[in-house]
Amino acid sequence: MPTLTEISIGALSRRTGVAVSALRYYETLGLISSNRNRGGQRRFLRSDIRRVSFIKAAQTFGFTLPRIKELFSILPAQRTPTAEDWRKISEIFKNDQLMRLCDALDGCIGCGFLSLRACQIFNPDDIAARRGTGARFIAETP
Amino acid sequence: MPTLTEISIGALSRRTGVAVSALRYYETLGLISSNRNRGGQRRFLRSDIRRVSFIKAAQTFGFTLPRIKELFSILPAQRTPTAEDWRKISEIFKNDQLMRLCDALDGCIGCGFLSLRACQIFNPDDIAARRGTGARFIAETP
DNA sequence: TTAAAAGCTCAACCTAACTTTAGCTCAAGG
DNA sequence: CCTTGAGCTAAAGTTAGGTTGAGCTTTTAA
Repeated sequence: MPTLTEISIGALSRRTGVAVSALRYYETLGLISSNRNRGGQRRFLRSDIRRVSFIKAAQTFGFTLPRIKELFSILPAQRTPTAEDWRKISEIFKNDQLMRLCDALDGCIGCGFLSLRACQIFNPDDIAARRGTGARFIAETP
Repeated sequence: MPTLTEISIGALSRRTGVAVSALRYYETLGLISSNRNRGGQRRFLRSDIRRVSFIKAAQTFGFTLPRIKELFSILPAQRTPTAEDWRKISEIFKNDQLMRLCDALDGCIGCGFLSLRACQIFNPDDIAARRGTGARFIAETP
């Protein structure tokens, strides 16, 4: 029986909802990696479930796979990432997202399809006033 | 001298920052349309500048061209769209965006890269409490 | 022990959203 | 008039992010 921390590609697929073919593709891009058992089959770590989930989530926000790979480069190479590791990477992720939103809104000025009030999000003077007052998502940044 | 409201494809490209080839491609998809002058060259209306700007902006939020075409179908066919026309289409656009965000957050549960506090955005009970209290973007919806 | 399910590689194919190329025509300035 | 830049069409090429298929091996469960 193999170590409990190793899972097959099919198991990783079931746990993440990502197709086996896509997982193999991610491996060729270097987004995930595996060891091989004596029969040549891939064996992943359980921590790869979270890693793949992160990839999926980041994609729904429009990040490219190469960019996601860059984000991963700040994760520790040889040990399982901690909550703190994921927090750091999320911080970068949110900043990127904010930049993208900012660019989009720039493009919108004069186009009239979004209220310019949204730009108050980027008014630093407003930030102190909003501290701790309720739910925020993309607007929330240091 | 042609009517002042007609512009060439090159002018539309300069005014929007969208490549000439992309504009022709949009036309084949039915996202924009033009008349031809006696020499067979495209002549666009000035209102197409706003239309193309909308396409660009919507794309940065991850909308596909067919979906953008659908959004456009509620614009009037024969007259230049009014501010009210654009407001209606923006409303649909924002609702779509909210749905996408919601799906993304669903996918994130247990993945640990975004705080679950963000989900309060979708807690209807919270909405009254936040009315008129400051800047919101995606969180802002009826 | 044996059949089916799962895995393997490599190459080809797919869609969206464009760009590029080839071979011409049209329009504007000197 | 003539040149040069802008425009035209149709078809092929490009990139990202995969999927599919062929042909073969390994694992697993009865």
